[in-house]
Amino acid sequence: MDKIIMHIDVNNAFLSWTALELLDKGYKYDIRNSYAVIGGDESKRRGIVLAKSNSCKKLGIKTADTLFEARNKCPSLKVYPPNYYQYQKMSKKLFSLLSEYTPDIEVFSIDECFLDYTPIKNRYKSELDFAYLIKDRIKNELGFTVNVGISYNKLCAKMASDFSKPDKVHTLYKDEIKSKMWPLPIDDLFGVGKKSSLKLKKLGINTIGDLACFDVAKLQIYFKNQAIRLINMANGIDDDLIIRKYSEPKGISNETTLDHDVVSKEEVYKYLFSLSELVGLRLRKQNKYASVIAVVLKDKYFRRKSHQKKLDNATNITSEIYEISKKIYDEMDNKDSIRLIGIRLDGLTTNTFHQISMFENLDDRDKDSGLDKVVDEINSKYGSRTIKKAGSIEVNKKPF
DNA sequence: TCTGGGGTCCTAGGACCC
DNA sequence: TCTGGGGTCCTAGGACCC
Repeated sequence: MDKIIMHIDVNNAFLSWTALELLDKGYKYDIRNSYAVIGGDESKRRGIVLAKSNSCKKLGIKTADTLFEARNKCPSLKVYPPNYYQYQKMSKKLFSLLSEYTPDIEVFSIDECFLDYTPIKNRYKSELDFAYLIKDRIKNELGFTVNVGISYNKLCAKMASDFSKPDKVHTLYKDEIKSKMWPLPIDDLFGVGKKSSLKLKKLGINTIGDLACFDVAKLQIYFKNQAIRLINMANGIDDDLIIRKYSEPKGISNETTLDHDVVSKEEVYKYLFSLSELVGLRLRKQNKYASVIAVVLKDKYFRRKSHQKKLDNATNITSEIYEISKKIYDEMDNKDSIRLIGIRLDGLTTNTFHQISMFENLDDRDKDSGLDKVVDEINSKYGSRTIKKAGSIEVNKKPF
C-alpha cells in the first residue's frame, strides 16, 4: 500500500513572520498586504530580496533579485531587514504544533517539512480533512498561512504544495500526475534549475510532460547518470520515502560578504580568525571534530574559488582551525581582491583519532582546547560573542 | 546602493596502489 | 616496442535547494 506523505510549506515565510513581529510591536498595518520585501543591507553589499509579498510577486519581483532591480519593478517598495531570531522562534512554533499529531516529521528547512500521515491515518476521516485541520490551526493559532501538498512520496508532495498559493491544500495522486504535473513548465520540477532547464529546452523539452516521455538513451547523451533520475522525477517516481527525524550535518560553514573588496593578507587573516571562532563554536556545540577544512573565496568578479586540506587528526580547536585556514589561504596564492570569504568544515566525526606527532606539543593543544571551553561557556551563559579574542571582528549575526 | 548565506550532492581529473 | 586497468582517495568546481 502506498504511503501518504504531506509537505507543509509556509507562504512567504520571512515576510509573514516579520509582519507578525511588526504587528506585535504595534504596527498599524500588515506588510503582507503591501508592496514589501525582506531584504539584506545594501550598505553591506547584501542587498537582495529574501522574501516578497504577493503584490510584489505580481509585479515580477523574485527572490534573490537585487533590491535595485526590485525597486525598478516597484518604485514604492518597502524593504524590511530580516530577523533570524524571530524566524527561528516561529519555525519552532510551527514544528511543535505539528509534532502534536505525529513524531514522523522531517524538517526540510526553516519553513518546510514533510510529514508521514500513514501511521495516523485511522484517526481522521481523510487525509484532506487532516490537511485542512492543520492548515487552519496554524493560521488561527500562529497567524500565518501554509500550503499543504499531499501525495504518495516526498517529491510529489513537495510539487503539490507548490501548485497555487497561498493558504491551499493540494493533492497529487498517481492518477493526477498527467493532468496536474505534466502541463507545468520544466523549470517547475524540483531539482531542475537554470542550467538544466536551458539544456532541456534546447532538446525541445518545455514541460514536465515532455521530459516524462523523452527517450532515455537520447537524454543520457546530455545528462549522463542524471538522465534516468530526471525522467523518473517527471513521472512522479521518487524512491526516497524515508522521513528523517534528525539527520547529522555533513559539514559546517560560515561565510561573509565583506563591505569592501579586500586585498591585504592581514585583513583576510582577521576575517579568517572570526570565521574560525564561529565554525569552531558550532562544531564544539555538536561535540564533533572536523577532518577537512576548506577556505572559500569569491573575488570581485563573483568567481568562487576554494581550497581544502584533509587533516591527519580531526580537530575542534579554534586556534588550529585558524592556523590551518591561514595556511590554506597562503597556498591559494590569491592575487585578486576578494568580496567574500568563508570557512567550511567537512568530514565531521564524533571522535578525534589523535596520533601524537613528533613535533607536536600536546600541552599547547590541551591549553587551546581548555581556552575554547571557557570562552564557549561564558558565551553561552551571557549571550554569544560576549567574549571575543583579540583581533576578532564581527562577521555574521545569524543564529544558524 | 547591483548580485546573501548555509547546505547537499555530483562529477571529473589526478595520485596512488595493486 | 609499446604502453594494463581497476579501485580508492582526494580535490576543485558546479548545480541546485531554501
